[in-house]
Amino acid sequence: MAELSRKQREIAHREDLILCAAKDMLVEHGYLGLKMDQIADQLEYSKGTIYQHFPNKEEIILALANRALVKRRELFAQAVTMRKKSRERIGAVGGAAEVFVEQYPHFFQIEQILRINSVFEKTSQLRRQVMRSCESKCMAIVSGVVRDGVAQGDVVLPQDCSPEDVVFGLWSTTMGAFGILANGESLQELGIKNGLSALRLNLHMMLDGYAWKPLSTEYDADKVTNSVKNELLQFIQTSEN
Amino acid sequence: MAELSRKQREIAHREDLILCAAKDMLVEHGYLGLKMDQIADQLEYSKGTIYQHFPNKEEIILALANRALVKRRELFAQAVTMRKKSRERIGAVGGAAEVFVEQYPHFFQIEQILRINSVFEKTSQLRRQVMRSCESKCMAIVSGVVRDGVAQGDVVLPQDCSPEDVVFGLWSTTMGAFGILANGESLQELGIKNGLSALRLNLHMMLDGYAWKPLSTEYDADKVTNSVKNELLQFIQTSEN
DNA sequence: TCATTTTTTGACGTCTTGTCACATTCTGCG
DNA sequence: CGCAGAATGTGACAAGACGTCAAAAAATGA
Repeated sequence: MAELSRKQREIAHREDLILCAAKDMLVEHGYLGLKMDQIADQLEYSKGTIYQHFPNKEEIILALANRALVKRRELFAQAVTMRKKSRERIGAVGGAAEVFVEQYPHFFQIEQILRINSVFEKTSQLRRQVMRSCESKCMAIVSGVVRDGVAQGDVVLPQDCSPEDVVFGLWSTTMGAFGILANGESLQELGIKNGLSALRLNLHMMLDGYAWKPLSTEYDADKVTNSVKNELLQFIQTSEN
Repeated sequence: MAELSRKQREIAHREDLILCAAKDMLVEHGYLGLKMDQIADQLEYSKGTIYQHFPNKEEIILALANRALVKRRELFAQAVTMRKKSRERIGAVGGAAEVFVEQYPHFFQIEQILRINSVFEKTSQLRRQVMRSCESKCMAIVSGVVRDGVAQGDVVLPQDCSPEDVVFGLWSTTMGAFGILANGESLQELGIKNGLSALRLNLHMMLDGYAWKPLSTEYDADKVTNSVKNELLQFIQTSEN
């Protein structure tokens, strides 16, 4: 029994090793540079063993993404509990997103790969489910804050605009910004000094456009976001135990 | 001489055929489903002939993207000439972007593929140059409108915010939205009925956040955008001749 | 008509994925 | 302790795709 569990722990641990090796390879050499043989070589296992853990390359990539997505869900869930006012809470989610990219700087690169339909199609229903569930949970968390803001009278949504439409705006701005930033190409030469702070500003402008009180000019949004980020970093360390 | 030019016209025309076939395959079966052998089969040429036009698969994909990007540049350039007030002009760019996605509905799918670094790395400097030039031209067009808006006193940018930062906001929101929409997955079930109109609204909210006058509540932005779109469609037909 | 240049061809070498029959190791029992 | 049967690991192999290149075919032009 103890013997069995040792073996099984070894197997479980190997899954981590595979994901680590794959992550490095993916970050270093990209989608086409991630080779199953190479993972096997590096871990000194045969290819067949790797295939016992993951039925294909794409599944490894999705597993990597999911590991990050679970963390993001936790960060979002924590973030919205950390302030009272709805505008500060929605800002806290922005802070959580920033912490997330700092902790998982390669996530967007991985997500881009999964956005390719022919890649995503090769993954299993099970892992897709995990991904969807993380995403819709995040959506629910944020749209919940929007609903609260509306309920508390801090923001009034225009005609035909659902809370989810607002989240869609924040989400797409963030995704798009990181998509552009992930390319790493010459943003400076396009006139953008600091993509992250530009993103932060643009998100606040959007919220100001919705007239979500207090406006970013009426309180020190940066200060709040930064302290939320610090609290979240502590939360991460605490929950790691 | 006439003989020579006939042959050369045939060769030039074949490039179009290759791109058409490739586009269909790409749209239908995705990146992994685009096969050089299959293109050759379909056009009833040998593979070697295809390789005389394009040194690799990725180059075909970039060529497809560039064909669309050139059109987008033209649409943007035209759009900003069609109105006087700066806020309407920036809205016209939004209309141009809408026309663009309606004319090239698969562009974002193709762009996603090129965002994968290991794919983009296989393309030639020459075609990359074309892409960059289209992109920076579009950026210049839009940031020019922002500059005009500032010059005319219609908008005042916050401290440390360049016109390019504003464009970055609009651009990332648009890119992100289409990136999410391109997945085609269950947006309705997330609570978003109409992605396009949500995008339009969110862009206006961002501009309103910058207090770019007239605010979207102060004029009929939808009406302007729609008439700009109609004018642009006419422009396309005219310039096709 | 024929020599020369241009274009086309498809068999071939290479690379990578994913499989599977066989080898090895583990486990629990007599 | 030893062994049968289950669990796990292995790497040769088949399949399929990319990109090459020497040779074949077509075009050119004198």
